[in-house]
Amino acid sequence: MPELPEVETMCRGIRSIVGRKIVSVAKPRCRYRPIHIHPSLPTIRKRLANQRVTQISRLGKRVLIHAGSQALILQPKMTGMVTLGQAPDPDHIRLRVDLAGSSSQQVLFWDRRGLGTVELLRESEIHERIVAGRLGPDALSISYADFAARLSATKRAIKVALLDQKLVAGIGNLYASEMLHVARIHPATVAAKISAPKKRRLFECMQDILLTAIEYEGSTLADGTYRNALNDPGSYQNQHLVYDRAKLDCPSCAQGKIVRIVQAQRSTFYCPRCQLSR
DNA sequence: CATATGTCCTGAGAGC
DNA sequence: TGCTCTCAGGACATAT
Repeated sequence: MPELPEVETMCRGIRSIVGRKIVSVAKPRCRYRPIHIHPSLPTIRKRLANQRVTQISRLGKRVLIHAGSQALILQPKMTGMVTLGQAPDPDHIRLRVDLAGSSSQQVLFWDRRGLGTVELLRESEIHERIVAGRLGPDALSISYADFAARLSATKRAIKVALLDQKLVAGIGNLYASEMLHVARIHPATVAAKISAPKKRRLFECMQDILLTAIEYEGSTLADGTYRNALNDPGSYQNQHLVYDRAKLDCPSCAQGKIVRIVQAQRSTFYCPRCQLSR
């Protein structure tokens, strides 16, 4: 499940296309239900043809390919990934961006489950259509004061709050469990009731874990879905302390067993011994 | 307004 | 072995 570290890795992996000219955009025919693409592919093709890629950026868990005062916005959601011509299989390639040049290259949007989306927006539309009312500050650039204030303003369980992209953008189910474990906060703690020192600890763990996960090029889970731009797996999964480790010994205290609970229909993993209820 | 729930999708793995 | 069923969860639409 691509979260901030995985999406950041995708961005870094395709950043070498900056300066290249887009020749065409195509949707390979496949037997699966088409993913959501807006506007229509012919329109996207028309608007991007012969435009030069000026920048690659990340907005929360989206990859943005900027070209000609527009951005092609790829949202991987559950099983999507953005690569340089590589894919686990040819069957789930949902979009192909062909680039000009001596070493012609392609950016592929591969998505097994097809929950991902593709959108082409003018730069002036991005804020209104993507950010406003939906995306909070990025988890890697939010200030501690803002982070603390936002946690204080919600009565939800901290684990559920961390998944809310308008509270802070970029955290998903996996890293939420990991950062709460390292910060030694019980996932069911009401966000507003977390003490200031613990909030500070969580803030630091959030940055630390996300940055470290980026260094490891993200987490590739058992289904092997997420890969970097060259189709190689990440390696942060080897650093997971609690995620998907139910019933195993806690690596932090070596005494408790990791427990799986469900919060807001999502799995949460934690160590009851390390992460005491308040 | 804040928060909760249903929905989309495919394939891995469980269970029989 | 082969079938059916459940589950995984990001983010939006809709409901409370």
